[in-house]
Amino acid sequence: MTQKKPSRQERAQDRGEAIIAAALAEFTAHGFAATRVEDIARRAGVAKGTVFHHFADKEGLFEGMARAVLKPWIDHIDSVRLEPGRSVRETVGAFLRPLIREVAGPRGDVVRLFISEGLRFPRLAEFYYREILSRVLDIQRRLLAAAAERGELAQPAIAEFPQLVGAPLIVGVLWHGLFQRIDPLDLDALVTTQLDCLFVPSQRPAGSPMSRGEP
Amino acid sequence: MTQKKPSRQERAQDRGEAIIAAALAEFTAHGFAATRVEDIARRAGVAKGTVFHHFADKEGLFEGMARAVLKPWIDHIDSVRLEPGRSVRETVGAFLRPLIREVAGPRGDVVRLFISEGLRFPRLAEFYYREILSRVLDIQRRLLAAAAERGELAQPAIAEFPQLVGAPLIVGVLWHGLFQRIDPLDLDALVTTQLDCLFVPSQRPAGSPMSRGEP
Amino acid sequence: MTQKKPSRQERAQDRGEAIIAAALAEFTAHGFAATRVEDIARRAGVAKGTVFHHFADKEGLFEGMARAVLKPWIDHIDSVRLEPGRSVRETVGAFLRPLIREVAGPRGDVVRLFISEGLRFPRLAEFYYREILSRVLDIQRRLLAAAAERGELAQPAIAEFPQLVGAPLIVGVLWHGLFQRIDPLDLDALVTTQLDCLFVPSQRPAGSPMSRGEP
Amino acid sequence: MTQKKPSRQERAQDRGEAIIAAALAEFTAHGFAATRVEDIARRAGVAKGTVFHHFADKEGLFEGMARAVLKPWIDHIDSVRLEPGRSVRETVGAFLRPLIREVAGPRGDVVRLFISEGLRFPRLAEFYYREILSRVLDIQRRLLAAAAERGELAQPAIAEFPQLVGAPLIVGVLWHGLFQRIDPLDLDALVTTQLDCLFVPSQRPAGSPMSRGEP
DNA sequence: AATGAATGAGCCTTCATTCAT
DNA sequence: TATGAATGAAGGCTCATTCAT
Repeated sequence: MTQKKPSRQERAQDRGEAIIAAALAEFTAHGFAATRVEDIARRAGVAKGTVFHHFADKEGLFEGMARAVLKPWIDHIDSVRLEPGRSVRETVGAFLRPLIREVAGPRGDVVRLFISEGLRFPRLAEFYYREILSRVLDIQRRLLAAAAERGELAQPAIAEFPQLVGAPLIVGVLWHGLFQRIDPLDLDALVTTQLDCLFVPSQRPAGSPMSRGEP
Repeated sequence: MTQKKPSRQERAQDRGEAIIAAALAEFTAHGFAATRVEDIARRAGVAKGTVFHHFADKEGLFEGMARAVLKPWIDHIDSVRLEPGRSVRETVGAFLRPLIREVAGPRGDVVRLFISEGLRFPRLAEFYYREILSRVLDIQRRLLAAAAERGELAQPAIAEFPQLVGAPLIVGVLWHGLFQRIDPLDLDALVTTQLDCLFVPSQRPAGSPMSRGEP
Repeated sequence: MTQKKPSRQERAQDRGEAIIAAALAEFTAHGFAATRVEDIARRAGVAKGTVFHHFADKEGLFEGMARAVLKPWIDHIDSVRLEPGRSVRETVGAFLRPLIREVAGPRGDVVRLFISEGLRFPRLAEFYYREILSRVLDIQRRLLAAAAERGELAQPAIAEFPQLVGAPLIVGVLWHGLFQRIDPLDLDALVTTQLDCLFVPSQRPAGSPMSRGEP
Repeated sequence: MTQKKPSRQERAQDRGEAIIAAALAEFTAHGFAATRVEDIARRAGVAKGTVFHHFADKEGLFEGMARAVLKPWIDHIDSVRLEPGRSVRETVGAFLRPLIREVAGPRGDVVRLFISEGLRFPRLAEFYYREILSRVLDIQRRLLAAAAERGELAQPAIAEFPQLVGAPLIVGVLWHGLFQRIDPLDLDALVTTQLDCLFVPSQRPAGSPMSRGEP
């Protein structure tokens, strides 16, 4: 098996990725202010100066890291489709379930990091809204509109507040970060319960395939 | 009218309060890490050293401030009662409404501060849970149990998740801090919609004796 | 002999002066860019942080030092008077002589420092012009006007160029800094020769005491 | 028309010249300390490492640049001749006039740079003295000796101080760099006035062609 | 010879905390 | 108790120089 020797450029890109990975770990562990660039460098196995070779400054590094982390999430978001024969409830559930799993694990730290630093740095909040939230809300709004049309909504007003769909996820992520050790919370059940409140079984004409997806 | 000359102890207490007020303002404005003790001292009208006479260190000052801020909230929480002739839905609404108003204003900053710093300092989170959250959850749990008994719950499982009652409030507070400028959100309507989903009009037969549930 | 114990404020002022003295020494020795604040602190016998307690930053320290150094010069300048019975030539000579002596010694370093940093920092040049040069030029202009009136000027145009009076001093200071080791220059004689070229013995009515001041 | 492909050596020389030109621009703009090698490289259109292939280090680059810049000046200096039928005054004037023009323009920056950095780096001052100043002074001395012989000198002592000839030029260059914006100075008139003070119309026997000062 | 990524010593500046008055 | 000058460890960032490609 031939392993091509990596070119200088490739090595540079690898370093950049190593720095981002290290930054992710350090920033989530200590927050922006308390994270030392030197620790990031050490963890990435590079010299301090190398970090500034790849990113203009500490803030730029944070942004670069955020961008890299958010990338796969955007892909996930864009993959949502309301497929025929599937209730809105099922579709939303299918969208949320992987997020729940991610967010209950180490990725929860990232979300909490974005929340807590976003509160301090408006630019980050704007970036987060533009790249992630606006997309999610658009999709949820469309799904809720479809649900309203099909009579799946428990309350008509829900269609105005797509935030209610994600609310238990957000609360759950915060809870995990703040109180999980003291008073554990079943994130999955929390979300499911919320969905049970928002949606009612669709009143389709008999003969249509009833979705059995969600328990 | 004679103004009693304040005793040494009284003056000391006044200073303590001034420091706490200043700390509240500065911490909410900049967060724990970015707040300088000197700025707090200046705002309080005392010397930097004086701050350290009243509090062991910066963290102790933060805790002292948190304690003082949370005090009136505890009183509000302890005042909740399920009064006869009042639905659970109404009671919960009456509890949440003043919070919504507070939280949409400058007090929202404090909540966001506590969330943001609680994620970083477990002791603060524990303190917050012990003093505030556990009480709120207890009360909500009791109310939800009563609601379940009366058939006011849209889903039985809701009784297990009192967090769902506060969820829109939390989400709303974060939204105000992060995205309100970009995409305003009606906090009041958000909460109301959530309550509409959690509760259904009680199905008691007319004239039936109203439950006395809460002591 | 009772030596009053210095108050805290007095000690602080002493430190400020020590820092300025140290800054003068270090800046003249290495220039602004190559001088380390830490070295200034060490030389002044204070901690590094103390320097920033007295001055906002390195540049502010430089300015403070410049201000302190220039103070006595201003006093010297303001003391110039064209006394009766004294030729302009003598008056100018009396003004320049102490400067020559200062400038040939360690004070020359300061002048060279101001020239070389002034070229880089316009604000310093402006400060220098406002505080020192404009005063000197005013006085020289007035003296040259008097000289013109008395027929002491070798050329009428000289009255337009008070800079010519100081020119040999400036050139001499630079020469001392640049080439004195290689090719020594007699600063005193240089200035005297220039004055001999600018002024002619005054054509006062016979009988008036002719000043022979300058050799 | 065929463009000969430049040999490796020629390309190397071109690069060296480009680097020197870039170094001149950057050094005069920011001074030695504040100039970044990277900026020089970028301006020269080469990589940072290339600069260090052509010059040992930053200081070597400065010296190389100085050498290149001074070359044409040396030629100008060596061209001075006291031609028959021309007064010393005229000859000196003819020598200074192009310098005045150069020095009032962008070349003034170079002179100021050499002064400013020469004060900091003795080797540069020595180099400057050896290559330029000693030649100029030799020539001036010879001219002044001739002037003395012809009775053109206003004062005999002037012959000892050739520095007085260039003094107004130096002062003027500094003035342009330091105060020209605040208080403009006519460099040409300044030099002319000084020459008027140093020289008197030659006392040649009648019939000899009288020089009429400046053409 | 040219490149430019990587290095790491160095420096300015901040700020919580101490302590003599 | 109050003061605020002093401290000094810590950390972000710069940039001349090196060296593998």
